[in-house]
Amino acid sequence: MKTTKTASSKTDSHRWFTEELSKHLARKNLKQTKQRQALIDVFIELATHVSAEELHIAARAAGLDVGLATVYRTLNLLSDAGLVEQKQFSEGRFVYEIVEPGGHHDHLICLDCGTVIEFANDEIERLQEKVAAKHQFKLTSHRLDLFGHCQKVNCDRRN
Amino acid sequence: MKTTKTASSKTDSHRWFTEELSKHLARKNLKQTKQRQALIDVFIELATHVSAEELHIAARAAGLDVGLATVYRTLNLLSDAGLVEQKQFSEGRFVYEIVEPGGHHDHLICLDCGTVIEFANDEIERLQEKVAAKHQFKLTSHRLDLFGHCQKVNCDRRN
DNA sequence: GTGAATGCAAACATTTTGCAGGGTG
DNA sequence: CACCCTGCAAAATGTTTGCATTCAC
Repeated sequence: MKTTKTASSKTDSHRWFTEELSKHLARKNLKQTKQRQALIDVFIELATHVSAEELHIAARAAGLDVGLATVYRTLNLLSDAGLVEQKQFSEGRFVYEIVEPGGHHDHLICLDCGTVIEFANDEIERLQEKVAAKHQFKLTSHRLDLFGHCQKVNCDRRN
Repeated sequence: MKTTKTASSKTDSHRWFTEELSKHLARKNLKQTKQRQALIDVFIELATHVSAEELHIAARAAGLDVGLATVYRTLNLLSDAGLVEQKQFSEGRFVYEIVEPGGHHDHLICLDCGTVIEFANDEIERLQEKVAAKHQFKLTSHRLDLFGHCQKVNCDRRN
């Protein structure tokens, strides 16, 4: 019975996240519900790139009785609030990722075992701006995913 | 009535594409059919990023009686053959793009009017390799999409 | 108490698949 | 003439929506 998700063990970023959400809800006259709070707790504990279904399963495993529709609605809410980002690494389904206060990063994805490594590279970002400028674009965001094969000994070459 | 799609007006790249496909079909013991050939002709004439449904509509407009399932099957075939690439610019549907003999390129996408500009930047590619190497990855491919706003006078800020 | 949130099931959109008939090599 | 390809409709997948009920403020 996971008991770590309730109160005292909240990290700073967990607390920050919860506060940001509260602000957003207040701003939009939306309501703080048990499901929303709990889903976020579970999400933050998973602490990775999570699909709606995975979050649903994890939530139910944690004893929360929540429907898949609510998971989607909550993820969309968090997306609107700018607290999570919708990504797509493999075809046909989205994964969601918590937006950390500080920074943006890109992804390095192993095609064999599915491992996702996050990285940031200022030099690449600078070059992107240069490209955009050359075409008279004002950049708002970008997506850079590198696909390849990791060299981990336990990388499973199936999947 | 589009009459340009039939014979003499084939470009070099059109011809190259058709030949590559023939090779692939022969290699795999697959068959050359009217639909496949015609779909490719239509695809190449569109000459842009095309969704399965758009290609289907264009094909029917060109007088070809083809089912949507065949369009998908053909696009997947071309994908396997390495002649087209499946991309995803907006959520929920794929677009397909012809792979030109020479080169890879990335995309600059206007969020207002949907314009897609292709670009290539060796320096960025080199940095990507460097990032991958640092994490002991062997890179096979990547995806770089820059999103922003173009400054065209006729860019429609709706959509 | 009013309006928003939930759970369920039905609706949706896109892509895939099973099957019987037709065409290619 | 074997086997691939096609068209159609049904299935599969992932996400959204309508509705009656429940719950937060």
